[in-house]
Amino acid sequence: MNFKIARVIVDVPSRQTDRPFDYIIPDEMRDWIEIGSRVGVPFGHRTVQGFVIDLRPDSELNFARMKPIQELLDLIPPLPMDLVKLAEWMSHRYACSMISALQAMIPTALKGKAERYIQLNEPSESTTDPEQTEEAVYAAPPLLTGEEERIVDYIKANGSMLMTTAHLSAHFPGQGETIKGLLRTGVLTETQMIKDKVRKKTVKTVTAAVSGEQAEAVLASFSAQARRQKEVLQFLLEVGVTLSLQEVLSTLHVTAGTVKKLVEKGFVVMEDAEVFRDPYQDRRFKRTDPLPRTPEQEWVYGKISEVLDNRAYGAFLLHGVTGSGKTEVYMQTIERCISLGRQAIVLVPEISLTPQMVERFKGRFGNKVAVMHSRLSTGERYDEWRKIREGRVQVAIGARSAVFAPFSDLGLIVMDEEHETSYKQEETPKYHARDVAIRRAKQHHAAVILGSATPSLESYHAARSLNNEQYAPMLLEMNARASGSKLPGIQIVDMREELREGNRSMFSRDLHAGIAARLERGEQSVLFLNRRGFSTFVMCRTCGYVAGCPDCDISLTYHQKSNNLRCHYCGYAVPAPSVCPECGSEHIRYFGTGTQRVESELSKLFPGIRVIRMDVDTTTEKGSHEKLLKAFRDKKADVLLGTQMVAKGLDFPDVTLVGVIAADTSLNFPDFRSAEKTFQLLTQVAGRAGRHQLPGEVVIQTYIPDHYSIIHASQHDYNSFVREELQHRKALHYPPYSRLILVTLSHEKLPLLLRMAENFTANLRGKAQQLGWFGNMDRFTRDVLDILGPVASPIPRIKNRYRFQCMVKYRGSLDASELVRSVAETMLNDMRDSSFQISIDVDPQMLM
DNA sequence: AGCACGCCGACT
DNA sequence: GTCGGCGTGCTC
Repeated sequence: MNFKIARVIVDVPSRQTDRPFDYIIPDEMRDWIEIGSRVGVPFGHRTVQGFVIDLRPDSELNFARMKPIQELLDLIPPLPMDLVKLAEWMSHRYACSMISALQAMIPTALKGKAERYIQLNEPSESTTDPEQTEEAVYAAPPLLTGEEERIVDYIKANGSMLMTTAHLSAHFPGQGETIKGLLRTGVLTETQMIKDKVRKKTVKTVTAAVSGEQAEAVLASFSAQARRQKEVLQFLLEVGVTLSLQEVLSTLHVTAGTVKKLVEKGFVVMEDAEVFRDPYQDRRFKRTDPLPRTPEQEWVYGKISEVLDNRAYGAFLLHGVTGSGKTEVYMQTIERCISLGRQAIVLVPEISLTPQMVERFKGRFGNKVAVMHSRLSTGERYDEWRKIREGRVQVAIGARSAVFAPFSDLGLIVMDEEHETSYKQEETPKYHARDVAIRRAKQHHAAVILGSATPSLESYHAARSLNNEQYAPMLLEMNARASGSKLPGIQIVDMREELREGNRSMFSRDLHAGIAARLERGEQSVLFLNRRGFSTFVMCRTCGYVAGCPDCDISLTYHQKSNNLRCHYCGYAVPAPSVCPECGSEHIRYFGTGTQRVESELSKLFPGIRVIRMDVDTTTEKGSHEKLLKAFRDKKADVLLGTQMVAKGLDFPDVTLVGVIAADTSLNFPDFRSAEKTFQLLTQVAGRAGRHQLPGEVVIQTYIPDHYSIIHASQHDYNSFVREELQHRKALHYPPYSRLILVTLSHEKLPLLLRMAENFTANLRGKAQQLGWFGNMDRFTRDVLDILGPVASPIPRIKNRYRFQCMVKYRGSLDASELVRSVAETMLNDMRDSSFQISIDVDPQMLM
């Protein structure tokens, strides 16, 4: 290889460092450094981690100004070339830094930080260097003080180990200055090395190191006292293979000391073996075989197989009603993909990555699967990731970030529940896994399956649009339930009517009767409410005071168990007041309904009822999610009450009633997608009832019973909903008829922010005008862009920072990301104030 | 992000 | 006269 220079993206999260830096590749690394390698490089006065994104024969830079790469951190580059290219695309598309895009692709275990190590500066080394000889000879040997000598002696005594500067300072408290002095005079030197967050896990192994002929003689040589040692050696000889030390100890009930003696005598060899942390090692998965395909499945399978067999790019939108057997289609196409020698990624929303789901895939594909869970430890994640990188598995199943699984020959990406908002990352890099999946599939000439019972309007419109673009997905429909069971009947209850009839409870008479009937019959109910906590806000009836967060402009939510008020945005909490903090009145009341309030209301109405509440407050502990679901499955409770998380993918045979306490909560959101989200949520929740022999019933309570999203959901009519919703979107030029970029500007000082926001928007308009992009969306042009705002954000203040936003709406092939990015950058560069922030969200899912 | 360089106030 | 405050600018 003729590459002398590596271009490196350094792990320094700043606008100014978001560009490649050139480094000299030392000769001994020539054969090892590749695009995608992770390296430690000197940067300023320290060592930082970085990624090689390009290799060059030379650099425009002066050779003298360049520094060499200090260390190569992995033998196999953690990023294959295609992911580096993907990161470049992401940083442009989502207006994020290269390093944040790269970082999103590798497990956190590989986010190394520099560690400082200290050692003695050996004079003998410098004398071997002819240039230095003279100096070394004439330099006076440094005179050390007592304290200095103690430090040097300590390092000498522990010469065998690498000593960190931190360790040394801790061992000599208060001697920081002394150590610095020794470094200045050159008695000690300091080096920096990148240290990973976790290490590869190892176990001690033991093997007999005695040949067959020697065996008898050696065994006979043991004294009676060394009885145990003899036993161990005999055992190892009999087994004849390498065993883990742990295994030997527990089988023979001996201690490590016994084995160690044998090692010292040279009869046994002890080694460290690398092992994978396996989060599922104690689990046995029942092997499942492919089911015969229904006619619909057969057709769908055929279409996808065609693309797989051709090794071509192809996207599919698989629209299948709940229970139509989408998962079986996924698994069989994956099977086919693997048989072609390629690999597959399965993306699922985090929340539905339940043990049930994992079990199905492990059952079908066994140890060919790696599972990427947010609940795994850093080490476990790293090991699952390594299995993929090292080609030990062919299937990766995981949430959003699994789209970056480093397979070498990717053939298929499946995205289940493709409409789910959790596929959009809300933090930088604010990517959408669906778009990344399509991009990756194009790179690899792979197939993509987007599956859902309620596809996003973006995907559906793309699949149906007549000006069929090259990359648009093909629509595949599955309308029949594989089991043949019927979809549950859905009843809409008008809560205004209930009120008129004198029912002031949060349960309508129908829902009340429904729950009572289930209790009597020993069946189960699921109650859904899209709001955690006890109540939505706290208000004083005398003076109108509403308890709000001091740092965020949002009302606080009362939590009964802890008896405090909490901010759901920043976590701020105060004890619940019994009198109004403002006027001292005792008429302070709790309004609105949260899951906690429903729970306490249920126990009042149905004494002895067993309720499992599932929301972020009850599922923070590791494994609590699974525990609660298992308890419900084992019929330890009559009612499962919860937020979003009870809506997804759960399947309980004895659930015959699903109640939606307030369908309006999601409808009242200030978001153009609120109708779509409500429809999807209701359809999904409804899908939890009557999936097996027992017929299901669904009760939806609402104050807006004639809203089209509620009516169409109650009739299981996706097509009618989409038709109506698309009309609204078209009239207002919302996605899928346009694309959006949400720019949020924030600062502690409101007047300053206001000025900057006006300024920013004006600059944006100006530049768009210059480019000839700016115009009215009503105009009949393909390429057009409009800018709305600035306006105060829906939550005008978070963590004591005021927020203003402006919205860029555009269609056609304009590079709007680049426009916004460049205007933002110019403005930030021209400004001294670093506390001014501009956040750019391309294709926002939440307009908060 | 760090970390050094550089120019103005309260201390030996 | 010096120690040190953190503003500004650079890192291959």
